Amino acid sequence: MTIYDIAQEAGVSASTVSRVINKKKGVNKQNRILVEALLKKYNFEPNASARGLVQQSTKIIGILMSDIRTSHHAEGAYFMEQELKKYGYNCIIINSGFSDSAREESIRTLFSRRVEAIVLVGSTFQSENTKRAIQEYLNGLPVIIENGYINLPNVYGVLADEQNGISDCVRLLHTKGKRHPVFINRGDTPSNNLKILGFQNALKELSVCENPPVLWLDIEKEEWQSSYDATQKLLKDFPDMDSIIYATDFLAHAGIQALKDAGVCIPDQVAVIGVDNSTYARISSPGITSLDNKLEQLSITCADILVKVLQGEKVANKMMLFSDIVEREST
Amino acid sequence: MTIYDIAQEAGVSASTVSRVINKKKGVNKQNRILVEALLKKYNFEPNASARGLVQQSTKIIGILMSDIRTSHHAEGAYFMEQELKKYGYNCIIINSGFSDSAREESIRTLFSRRVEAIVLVGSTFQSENTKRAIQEYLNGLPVIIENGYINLPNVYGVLADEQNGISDCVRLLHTKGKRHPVFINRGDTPSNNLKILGFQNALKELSVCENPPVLWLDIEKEEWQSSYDATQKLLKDFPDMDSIIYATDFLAHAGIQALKDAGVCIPDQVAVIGVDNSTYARISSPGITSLDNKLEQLSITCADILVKVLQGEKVANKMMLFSDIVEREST
DNA sequence: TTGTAGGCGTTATCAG
DNA sequence: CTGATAACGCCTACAA
Repeated sequence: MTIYDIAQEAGVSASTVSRVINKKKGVNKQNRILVEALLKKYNFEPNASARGLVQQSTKIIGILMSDIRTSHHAEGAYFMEQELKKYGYNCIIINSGFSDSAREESIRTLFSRRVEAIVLVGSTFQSENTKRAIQEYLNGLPVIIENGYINLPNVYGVLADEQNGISDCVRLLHTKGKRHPVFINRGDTPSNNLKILGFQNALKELSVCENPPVLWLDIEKEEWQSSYDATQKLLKDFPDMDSIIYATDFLAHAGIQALKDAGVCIPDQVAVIGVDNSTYARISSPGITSLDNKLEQLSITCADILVKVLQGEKVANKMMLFSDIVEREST
Repeated sequence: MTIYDIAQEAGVSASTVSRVINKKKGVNKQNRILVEALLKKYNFEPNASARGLVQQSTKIIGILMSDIRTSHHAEGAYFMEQELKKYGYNCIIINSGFSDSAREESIRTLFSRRVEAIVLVGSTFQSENTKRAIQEYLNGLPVIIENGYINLPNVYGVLADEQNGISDCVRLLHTKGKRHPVFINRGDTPSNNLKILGFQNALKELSVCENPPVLWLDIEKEEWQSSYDATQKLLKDFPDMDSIIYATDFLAHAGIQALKDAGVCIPDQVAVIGVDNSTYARISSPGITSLDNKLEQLSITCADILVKVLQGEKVANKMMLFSDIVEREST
């Protein structure tokens, strides 16, 4: 079914049908009513590909992320999709994993779809390889990175200030008398590296410690269990320790369990802080004090920026949202 | 940049460029090499809309779900996307929520995109309204429902046998000497109703009880907390109770916490079973015995069926996967 | 107010 | 092996 079929049955030309569909004026009332009736009769929907071709605008946004099963990314995708839908955009979502080649291919795929912009979800896209791919394949197409930034004219970045956020966490622990915090990390990502920086800077600034201890979990091992094991090991290896900041709530959740199983009193003996302010922080017992990195706002801001850019407005390329601490029983 | 630009620079016609792009034979080696070089030089990607238009095939699949933030749905989307990508399909994902009108609109949107098939994720799409929308708007387009079924020639359904699965859970509890199970449910969905049926049937069959107690949580209230509260209330209202089956692991996770906080010994005093075999079951302490409803297989099967249908193969419209119980410490 | 004609970028058909 | 030419479905001048 095409506009020609409708036109024929209505006894008008295709242009008239097109005008009715697009609610343009300059159509006789009789004809308009007639055509509208047929449109409804057949539940006609114009072919978006054809329309995109002639209008040079697909109204599709590409969303690229490593893995949508990460609740973080799923939330990001959700808020973007909801926001963009309001403006008539639909989203093609691609899970690229972490390999550079897969990411490059995904970027090319999205370009071949002639998406009007691409959202990269996660700080791991803040990389030289991605930068190169954007330059080589995207030809100036708007790109926005959630929690990352690449210095190119067509790239926008919205970041959460996790570095200062983690520094605040250290200061919070300090006010509670904690002088021997440890940071447990998993994954060498720009975001995590900033967290570590915030951790170290705050401790130096407080003159608490010159070499703040950071523990890197083995990324090959199962996530929850490796955090659990590392936490228990830490209790033996570093008996002075009085607090732990985990790179994510999920890791902290495992840590809490390990501490409880070891008979450690939380937060009196060891305080715990996570990052993301996620469900895991909320449903843990005791509840986990968590650095809220403003995921929802981040996503919505990305979408809004995107819409503005697509509407031709001028927008700052780089933007930062302040994260804050949500205190629960673990501190 | 179009194939004409490439053609001009190569001194050949657009057809030749098209042939090279599509790796068709019948092109002089010299020309082929020349064109390939230019394609690479400009990182040319053919416009998928234009291609879709002439080939009458967009290579896009629509995925519709209520909310991708539900880990279930995110996983489903992930596996589908990964599987379909292998066959050159990309996915447009729409979060429709639960309202009929939003779902209807989403279905129309996907149709206007001329997706080649639609995946409906979740049993809530097994409804009269969805059926009507499919008939009215989709014009015979293949539809596949994950964990649901609608009796139409173009609709396929892959279901998890949660009903018998829950019956098995009841039997498992029975072998452990549990005679007074309660089912805690949240949400009046086809899937949940089958779980309840399985619960009741098994209890009648075991002649344990004529009116198996089912507790419905208030869907307006916050999910985790409402399950927590209901569980604690249950301990008072129904002191005989010796086991609880929750409609999902997430609810069970809250229940476990409530039981622990009430000083109840798990599983000796009260055994607990959840559904989904999700992360929540795994990270709970004690670990939650859970009915594995085969989400991953369900998703992959959906994708496979879809691919077969699109390739013109004949496939059974309705299919069921067997769920099984993953035992952990809570039973 | 209406219809005709041309074009969006690609592929397929058919002569040459 | 190659290149016109005509679609695909839609929109938009332009002409009537």
